[in-house]
Amino acid sequence: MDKEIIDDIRQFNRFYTKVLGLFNTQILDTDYSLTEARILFEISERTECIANNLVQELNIDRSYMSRILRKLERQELIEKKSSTTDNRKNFLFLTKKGEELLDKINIQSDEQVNQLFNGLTESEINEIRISMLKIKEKIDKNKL
Amino acid sequence: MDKEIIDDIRQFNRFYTKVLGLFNTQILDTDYSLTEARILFEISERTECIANNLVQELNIDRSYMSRILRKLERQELIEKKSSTTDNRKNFLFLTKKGEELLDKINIQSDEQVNQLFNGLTESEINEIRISMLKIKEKIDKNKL
DNA sequence: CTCCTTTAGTTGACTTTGTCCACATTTAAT
DNA sequence: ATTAAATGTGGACAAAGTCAACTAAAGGAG
Repeated sequence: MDKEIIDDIRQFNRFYTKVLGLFNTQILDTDYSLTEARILFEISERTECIANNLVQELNIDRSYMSRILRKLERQELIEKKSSTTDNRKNFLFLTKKGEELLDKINIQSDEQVNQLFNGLTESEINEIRISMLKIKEKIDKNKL
Repeated sequence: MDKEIIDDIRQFNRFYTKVLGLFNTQILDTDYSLTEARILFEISERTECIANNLVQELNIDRSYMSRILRKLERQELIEKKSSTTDNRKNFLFLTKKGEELLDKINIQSDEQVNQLFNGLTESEINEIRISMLKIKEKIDKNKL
């Protein structure tokens, strides 16, 4: 693989680290961390979500996840319901309050994306989108 | 801006967070954090690099940066030389040892990129590269 | 020059985040 | 039946990051 291409890719990685960093610092406006937001999001997206799914998807230590979930439970953002078929598992659900918070975070996240791209034309935005889909498709196909 | 496009972009952001996360956990193989690696990298790329440049580029708190740099200095990876024209500034340089470490990290990082893309054809890799350049170009043009 | 502001960096005290290891349970596998 | 693997918890700790107060130098504006 060509050195020049590797450099371009690494440059993109540095660049996109910064972009994501900007998004993440703004999430803190809600008193919740990006990780907590991601967890709420994943729980809402999945059916029969268990802690271990989140551990794998988000690459977080099991014990740490356990504590985060306990915190979210104490804050009444999520509920645990133990599986009837496997007593090791707790299925995770958003409470009403959790859903409301996630809605708020989603609106804010959409707004962030809007702001990053405002100033670009429809067609430029679409070029970016196509490029993102392309990158994801190729890497997904290959790994992960 | 279309809801569907925003969702695609946010999906890419989640996806690429994971990709970057994979890279970053592997950096830890060298006993140095990603942040430390980035700092060495930036110092090597810049002429007359000062702490504040790094604070801005990497979005790190001034006090924290001060401590990181002191640590790198104690480990003899960098040196500070105070500016002759402005006594507030310390120019940062890699020591021989710092350069050697950065070389090692660069080799390892190149290898990581290689591994992520191995299995894809030349032309697929180039499509990814083109897509990355496109994204960076458009966002750079617009912001940052 | 003097007063005020800005820039650069440091220090102390602190919180948040993340890691490691041992452990208890429950299920799956041989 | 015994062993191994999966799920989750808790303690103890280390790393990462934050906040406010501070020093010191430089850059003005009058």
